[in-house]
Amino acid sequence: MDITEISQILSNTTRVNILKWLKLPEKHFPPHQDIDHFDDGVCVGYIQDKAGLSQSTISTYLSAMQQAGLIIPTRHGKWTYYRRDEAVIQAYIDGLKQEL
Amino acid sequence: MDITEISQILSNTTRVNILKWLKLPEKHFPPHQDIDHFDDGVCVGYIQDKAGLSQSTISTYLSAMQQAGLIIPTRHGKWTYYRRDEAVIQAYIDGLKQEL
DNA sequence: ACAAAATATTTATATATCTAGAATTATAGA
DNA sequence: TCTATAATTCTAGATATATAAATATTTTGT
Repeated sequence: MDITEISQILSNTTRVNILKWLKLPEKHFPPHQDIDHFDDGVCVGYIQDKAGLSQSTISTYLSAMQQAGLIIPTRHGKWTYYRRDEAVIQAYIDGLKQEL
Repeated sequence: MDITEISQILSNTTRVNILKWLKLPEKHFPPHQDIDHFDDGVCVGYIQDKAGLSQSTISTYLSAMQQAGLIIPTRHGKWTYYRRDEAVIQAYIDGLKQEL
C-alpha cells in the first residue's frame, strides 16, 4: 500500500467518483444482463456511461486503480466487473491517519 | 477542503515528507536562530536542506501546500515559517472516511 | 542608501498525465 | 469459422507537473 500512488489515483474527480459509485452499485447502475447481483462489482461499459468519458480512458483509469490495489476485476464472459477492495481502502485511510 | 486538490499534493513523496517532518519539528530540524520554539513551524531554508531539492522547488511546493490549506505561513523578519494546519489535515482524513 | 540573506516568482525544459481514436484481443453466439 | 460485443492496448496531441536557474522582492544590518 503506497500512499503517494493511491493519492495520485484520488487526485482525479472521475476516479474518485468511480470509487464512490462502486460503494453502492445498485443505487448508481442498472442491473446487469447476465447476473442479478453486484457481488463482483460493475462492468466497464456501465461505468463508462456513467462517467461520460471514452471507453479507452475509463479502461485506463480502471487499470491504474487496480494496479494501485483499490479495485478488483472479475471476468464474466465478455464482461469485466470491477469492485472495491475495502481492505486496501481502509488500510490507506488508516495509514494516512497514522503516518500523516 | 477539496479531496482531489489535497490528494494531488499528497501524490508527491517530498511533499508528504514535509508534512511528516512538520509534525515533529524538534526531531527533524535544528533550532532556529531567532526563536527557541517551533510554534510557528519551520523556515523554508531548513526544509529545503532536509529535502535536498532546490530553493525554488521547495518554495513552489510550500505555496501549493498552503494553497490547499495544509500548512500555514508566518513571517518572522526575513524568514517564513510553515506549520501544519491540523484541522484541515484531520478534516481531509475524516472526509475520506466519510465520502470514500 | 546599500549590501547581504531569505524567500518568492518567472522562465524554461523534461517528464507525466489526460483523453480519445484506432487497432487488438477475448469471448459468446450463429 | 465468422461476426458482434466488451474490453484492453497502442498511439498521439494537449495540458499539467517536476525541477532548477535566473530574477525579483522583502527585510535586516551597516
